[in-house]
Order: sequence, then C-alpha cells, then structure tokens
Amino acid sequence: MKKIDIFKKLRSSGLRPTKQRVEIAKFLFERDKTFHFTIESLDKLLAKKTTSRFALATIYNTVHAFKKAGHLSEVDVRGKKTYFDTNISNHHHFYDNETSELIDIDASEVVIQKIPKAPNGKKIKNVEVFINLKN
Amino acid sequence: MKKIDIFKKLRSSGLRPTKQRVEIAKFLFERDKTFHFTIESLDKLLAKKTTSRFALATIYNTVHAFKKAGHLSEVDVRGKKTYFDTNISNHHHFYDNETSELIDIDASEVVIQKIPKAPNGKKIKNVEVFINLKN
DNA sequence: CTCCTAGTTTATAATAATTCTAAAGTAAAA
DNA sequence: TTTTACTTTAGAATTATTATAAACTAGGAG
Ligand SMILES: [Mn+2]
Ligand SMILES: [Mn+2]
Ligand SMILES: [Zn+2]
Ligand SMILES: [Zn+2]
Repeated sequence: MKKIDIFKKLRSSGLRPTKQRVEIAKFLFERDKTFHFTIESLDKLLAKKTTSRFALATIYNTVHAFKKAGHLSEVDVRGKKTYFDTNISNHHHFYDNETSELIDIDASEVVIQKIPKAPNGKKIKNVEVFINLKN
Repeated sequence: MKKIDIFKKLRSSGLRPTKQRVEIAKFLFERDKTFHFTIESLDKLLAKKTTSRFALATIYNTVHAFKKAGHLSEVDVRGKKTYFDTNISNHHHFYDNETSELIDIDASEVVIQKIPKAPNGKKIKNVEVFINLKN
C-alpha cells in the first residue's frame, strides 16, 4: 500500500492524514499478512520500528478511529487487554494460549452444518468460531 | 440443590463452607437455568437478594475459587468486564449486544462440518462458537 | 469444651488498561 | 495569510482487578 493510498484511506474516512496517523497506518496496513495486536504491543513495535514518537493516547485514539472507520476489527480474547486485527473480513481464529497469539482462519475453512435459530425478535449478526489450541 | 449438597460441593473442592461461600454458592447453584454474570452484576444481585454483606474482594475470591474448582466457567465477551457462567459443560453462546446478555446454546445444537487442522505441533483444545445477535 | 492454627474475610491500597481533560500544535479551509 | 476545527499530548481520572495485611472463624487437637 503506497503513501497515496494511505492518504486516500484516511481522507475517505474523514481522518486528516497527520504525521502520526500516516505512520501508524503504514505500519498496520502495509503488510501482506494479517496483523493481530494489542495497544501495548503496537506501542512497543512502533517505538522499535519507527523514529517518530507517539503518545500512548494517540495510539488509543488512532486505533479506535481506524476501528470506527472499519479499517480494523476487534477480537474477543480472554484476558484484560483488547486485541485488534487488520483483517476486517469475516473470519475465525485459532488462539494459542501459550503464546497469546491469534492465527487467522479463513471463513471458507469452517463449514457449519447446523446452528440454532436466533431468539424471538433477534437476528444473527455474525458467527465467530474460536479454536483454542494446546501443545 | 440442598444445603448439604452445597457443603459437599465446597468440602470436596477443599473450600471451607464459610457463611459467605455458602450464601454465594446457594445463589449461584440453586437454580434450574444457566446463570451468566459479571462480578459487578453478582455483587448487586447479592446485595438485593440476600441479607448478608459481602466485601467486593470476597466476591472476587469466591468466584475465582469456584472457577478454579471447576464449578464456574469463564466466557470471552467483548468489553472490559469478565463474564462467568454456571454452565460448565461444553456449550456455545448467543450474545445480545443490545442487552449485553449471554444465552446458552447446547453443544448438540451446533454441528461443524469442516474445520482446519491445528498448526504444527499444536492440538485443538476446544472450539467455541459465539453468535452475535442484532435486532 | 477450649485452644490453636490455617484458612478466610475485609477494608484499603496498588496495579493495569483505558478514557478523559485541557492546553499546545497543526492541517487545511477561507 | 489568517482562521478554525481537528489532533496530539502529558497527565489526571476512571474502571476492573489483584495484592496486602490485620481481624476473624472453622474445625481439629488436646
Ligand atoms: Mn477481551
Ligand atoms: Mn473479556
Ligand atoms: Zn484475525
Ligand atoms: Zn453459558
């Protein structure tokens, strides 16, 4: 993803392409594979991989802005920290409890044959499959 | 579940049947249907439904002791609070985002036809299906 | 029973993750 | 170039949870 595309992505989301947002967007979106992270891990990686400095609040702000704009999704993981995901398509996860690592599972890799109908007046928004791993 | 059974349940878990534990166990386990809760909701309900007083730390301690003993399970729900579940069998959930309510799905209600194999050197511990609801 | 002790409860402090605040800085419209 | 709304920032505040240590108690030994 080129700089111009980062700018487009931000602009089209109503986000000014500030130095911080562009740097964080480049770090998050200029990759081939899905990236799963917590604010803490992102903070550390940005400190290591970039020369810019980011206030922690800016990282929170930016990640939430990206999530709100639909460029990031959130994954439910047991524990206290919130996990984010650059894969915004409908997909599932392995979770390795030993390493606290998430691994993507493409939606096509999971076929559900039977599922209960939603309770009265409710509809199914989406189905998440979470596969816990052990050694 | 009678008082004698509550005592047995506690004793067999190596937990002294104290006034607080017995009260909380009665509240949690003397019911027909699954009960899903957070520490905060349990605290409020205990305050309303019982005459005893419980320090918040005692509720945390007791719930964790019950979980460790296998009498409660924990459910991954998006958000900051930890959810607990009196249903300790393998099962799945609907989650109603409007009301923040969990609804049990019996394991037999979900049939998965296809699932990817675990990554190298890892095994599948369990599969959790989480169905988000909308109105 | 009475005493003893390990286990338990409790109020409070500490910690960890996240959000809020308000002042200073900046992108971009006018 | 000026203005303005948006953004960043450091630090304070909040929320959920865990740790601490003093007071209390269940239950066994004597
Ligand atoms: Mn979580
Ligand atoms: Mn959670
Ligand atoms: Zn993912
Ligand atoms: Zn349940």
